[in-house]
Order: sequence, then C-alpha cells, then structure tokens
Amino acid sequence: MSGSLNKVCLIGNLGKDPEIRSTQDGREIANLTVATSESWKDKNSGERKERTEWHRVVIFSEGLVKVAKNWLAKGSKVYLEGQLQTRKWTDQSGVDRYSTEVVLQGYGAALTMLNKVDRDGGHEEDDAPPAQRPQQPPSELLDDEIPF
Amino acid sequence: MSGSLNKVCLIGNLGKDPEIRSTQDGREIANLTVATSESWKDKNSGERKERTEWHRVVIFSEGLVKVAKNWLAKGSKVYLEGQLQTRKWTDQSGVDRYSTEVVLQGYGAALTMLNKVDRDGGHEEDDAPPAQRPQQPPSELLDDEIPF
Amino acid sequence: MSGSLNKVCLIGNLGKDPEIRSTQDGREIANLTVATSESWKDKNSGERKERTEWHRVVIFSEGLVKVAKNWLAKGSKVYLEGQLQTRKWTDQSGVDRYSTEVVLQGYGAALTMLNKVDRDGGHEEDDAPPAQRPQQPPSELLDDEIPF
Amino acid sequence: MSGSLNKVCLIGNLGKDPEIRSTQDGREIANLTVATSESWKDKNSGERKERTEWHRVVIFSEGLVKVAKNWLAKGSKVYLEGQLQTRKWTDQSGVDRYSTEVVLQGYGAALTMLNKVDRDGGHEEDDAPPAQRPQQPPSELLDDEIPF
DNA sequence: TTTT
DNA sequence: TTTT
Repeated sequence: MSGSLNKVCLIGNLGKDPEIRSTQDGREIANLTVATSESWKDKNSGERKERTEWHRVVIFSEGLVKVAKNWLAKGSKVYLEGQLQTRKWTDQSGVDRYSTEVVLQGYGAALTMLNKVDRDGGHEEDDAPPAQRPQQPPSELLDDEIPF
Repeated sequence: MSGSLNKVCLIGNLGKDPEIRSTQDGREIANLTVATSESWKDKNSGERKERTEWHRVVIFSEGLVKVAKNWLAKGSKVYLEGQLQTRKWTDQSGVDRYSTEVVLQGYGAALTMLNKVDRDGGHEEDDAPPAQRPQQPPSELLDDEIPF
Repeated sequence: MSGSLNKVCLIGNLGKDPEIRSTQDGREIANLTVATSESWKDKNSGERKERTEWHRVVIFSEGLVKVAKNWLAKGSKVYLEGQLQTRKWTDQSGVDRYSTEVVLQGYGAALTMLNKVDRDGGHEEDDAPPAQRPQQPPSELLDDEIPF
Repeated sequence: MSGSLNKVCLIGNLGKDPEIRSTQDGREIANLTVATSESWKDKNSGERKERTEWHRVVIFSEGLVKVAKNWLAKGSKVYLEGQLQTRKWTDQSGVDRYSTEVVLQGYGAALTMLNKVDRDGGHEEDDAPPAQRPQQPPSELLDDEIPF
C-alpha cells in the first residue's frame, strides 16, 4: 500500500499505426502516438484557437498489445488509461535525456476503441492476424516534426 | 467540442516546497515536484520492490496557486488533476529538449491537500501570507533523487 | 478545502434524446439516460456475457445543457464527468426513496460528444435552435422497463 | 471491447467500520460507507456552506477485501476506484427498490489508504487478523446522518 | 502525424 | 432505452 495514485486518462486519435516491437525476452510491446486537442476562443482577438498535444504511449499488457495490433490504426479514436513514467536515456553525445511516456501495464491499464477506422478486411476473431499493412513510407519514420 | 480528453490524476507527496514565480505579465505560477510510488513483490525473488516516480507540476490557475503558496510544503500529500503538456526548449548547447509537465489550468484542474504538514502558525485566512517556514528537516524525500 | 473527491467518468450511449426541463427560477437543466456496457467470457460456460448499466445524468451547467440540447440525441456516444449525488424523495405512499444521479455542475463537470448521430439539419452555430424533434411516442415516457 | 467506461473515483472518509460478510459460496465481501464533502461560499449570503455526500461501496476483489478488513476503520481516509451499479431489490411491502453502489471488482478497481487511523496494534503482516477494535469514540461522522 |  |  503506497497511498499514491499515478493515472493518465486520454481520449484521442492515433497519429500513425501502432508500432509493435519485441523485447529481448520475447514479449511484444506496442507504441502508440496519440493526439489530444482542445480549442477555445481567444478572449482578446475572439478568434478560434486550437492546440494539439501529442502523447507517447507504451503498452506492456499482453491483452492490450493484442487490441492495439489487431484493431487500431492511424486515425483510430481510443480511450486509454495508464500511468506516467519518465525514462532516462543517454543521447549520442552522452547527455542525459528524459522521455515521459504513458505506460499501460498491470492493474488499472485500459485501452478501448471508440470508433471504427476503415481497414482492409477487418477482424472477426480477436486473434486473427491484422490485415497486411502497406509498407510505411520512409517519411513516416524520418519525420522530424514529431516531437519525440 | 474536440472529442478528446487529456487528464492526469495524481496522489503523491511534494518533494520540496512549492516554487512560486511570476510571469512577465505579473501573474504568479507555482511549480510542484510530486512523488508517486508503487510497491510490489517481485515474482521471482519474492522481495519487496519500490519505484518512485517524480512529476513536474505547473499551476497557472490563480486560485490553485494560492492554495499551493499558502498551504503546501515539502512532504504535503496532495490530490491533483491536470493535463499533460510537453514543452520544447533549447538547452545551452543549442539542442532541442522536451519537458513533459502536468499543467493545472482552467476547467478540470484541481488541487486538494490530503494531509496537514506541520507549519508554524497555520492560516485561517485564504489570503494570509504563509508563515515563515522553518529550515526543512532531513526527509525521506531526498532532494538529490529528484531527476529535475 | 475539503480533502475529498467525488468524480464519475462515463463513456456510453444515450438511451433516448436528452430531456430539457426548466427550473422554477428559469434555468434549464438536461437529463440524460446513459448506457455503459461491458462484456466478458464466462469462466465456466465459456459463453460471451454482457451487462448493461443505465445511468441517470443531470446537467446543471449552462454551457453543457446547451451542448446536450443542440448536439446530443438518442444513440449519441458521449464522454462525461460529474459527481455522484443521492437525492431523497418521498413516493406517493409516503415512503422515503433515494435516487442516485451523476450531476454535472460547476468545476470538473465535462461533456464531450464522441460521435455524430444522424440528425435532420445539424447545427453550425452553438446557439442555433435544435432541429425539430418528432413528438416522443407515449411509450417512451411510460416505459416501465427503465429502472428509474 | 465495448467502447464504454464506467468509473467512479472517490477520496473520502469511512463513516463506520467496514462490514465484512460472506457470500453463499464462501467468498468474503466488504461494505464501506464513504463520505465526501465539499464546501463553498454562498454567492448571496456569503456564508460558508458544506454538503456531505454518502456513498455505498461494495468490494468483491479478494485482495481489496483484505485491505478493508485489516487496515480500514471508521474515520479512515481512502482513495477508491470502482464502477457504478444499480441493484434492484424488493422491500418488505413488495415494492421494487433500487440501490446504487460503487462496486470494486476486477480490473480497474482500486483501494488505497490515505491516512493512518489509530488502531491498537497495527498490522505488519497483510494477513494478520485485525486487532480487537476499541469501542468507537463519538465522532464528527455521526451514524444517524448516514442515509442508509 | 490524428481528429473536429 | 443505447451501443458493439
């Protein structure tokens, strides 16, 4: 019992397809890039403004990795619940860097699809393999506008 | 209406006294450093493990800055609710860096004190200046473990 | 400062159109009937089970009443955030009864539309009057399967 | 996957000791009575007002029943997370009645103690039997204000 | 990069 | 009564 709470709840859209990777010990994890946006009227100018926030999401829970893999794609709207974790790493010039992520793992983690995105095929079975995704263009991987 | 949600809920303890700063346009903001911790039994070794996570919190809401200023101190346990924002900045060597913070601003922001920390005096009036704080005693929350 | 938290978060679908009523002092309130459902596989029989829970929602916040009135209809999927309140009333035979509702009022209340439901017309302006709704059939009002 | 969310988060104090009962099939469940309160200044009179809300909480999760049994008592402050359920029952005069409860069961359920209440002994072992509880002292949480 |  |  720790007397503390660390919870993040997001409703947003995936900016790209989930990225599935394997750890050294053979478990799969999924990385999501989720956009939340809010809009408001500027008090002075009266014009409509919008701000989009991008979130890194890392899924360790086996069942939720399966959901991400089989059901989510670029544009999917999701509800997710996880916890904030800041990870330390060292960049190529030896400087300490920190990256903050929303981690879905263990109790309290949740991932729910809120819409259906057009995907070739669709999946009736939970364990069905995902439809073949087109090879991602390199621009997706090299895009340096993404803030992480 | 944006159809999105960006919410962080934390229950944790302040690692140090709130830091109050003023913006150029004269408004006050408060920075909190909040620790959440979780503990679990390692499946293999059976030993008790603990992990502490540190969160940067920035308060813009005028009323909540006042709460932080007048009622919170190192060691205070709080419940807070805000949103995730990642801010870009440039370090002294000109490299882009990102910092993720929990921002308390506008609707949906909340800050509640969950315990009373010994402070000389206490405050009956919301707007009373904080009592002079005693030098902080050594604490289980060690300043040099805070990663920022 | 109360040191307490009373928060309900729902994502669900409206079971009927919002009901708009006026209080004696001329303010409008909206009542929503929201269904959440969960499904699971029964451990013994292996069959898929589903349970639907119905929630009474009462909206007092002026802006959110407007959202309900102008944008929501039977079938709408919403995210909402409010607080639990149990109201006491006396039934026709003089017995005390209690009704628990999710109340959207003041800080921390939220209501977001997560999908678009087909409605005749649609509304470009926040303040535009809602499309003319067909008169509700009496069966809607008399339905005694609704648990409240 | 249902696309819905049913979540209640409370921080409040127990109005009485947890009540532990056994189901027919031998599992233990715990009932909590939790008070949340909020206070505000009346806009017209300027006087401070307070409203206390009482919540019925039912715990089915085995581990959380153990937490309630061994660590909680009247006056304990807790954080808990569960879901809303309305249960139908028939009163002694044969009238259908409904009772809405916060249910802690399965994924997403949480119960955390936020303070220590004086208890003779305390418990170092999770599974230790609770110390004999002293007769409860008169308290600011008056039993006869609890509406159930 | 998403979405409205 | 909703929805998947």
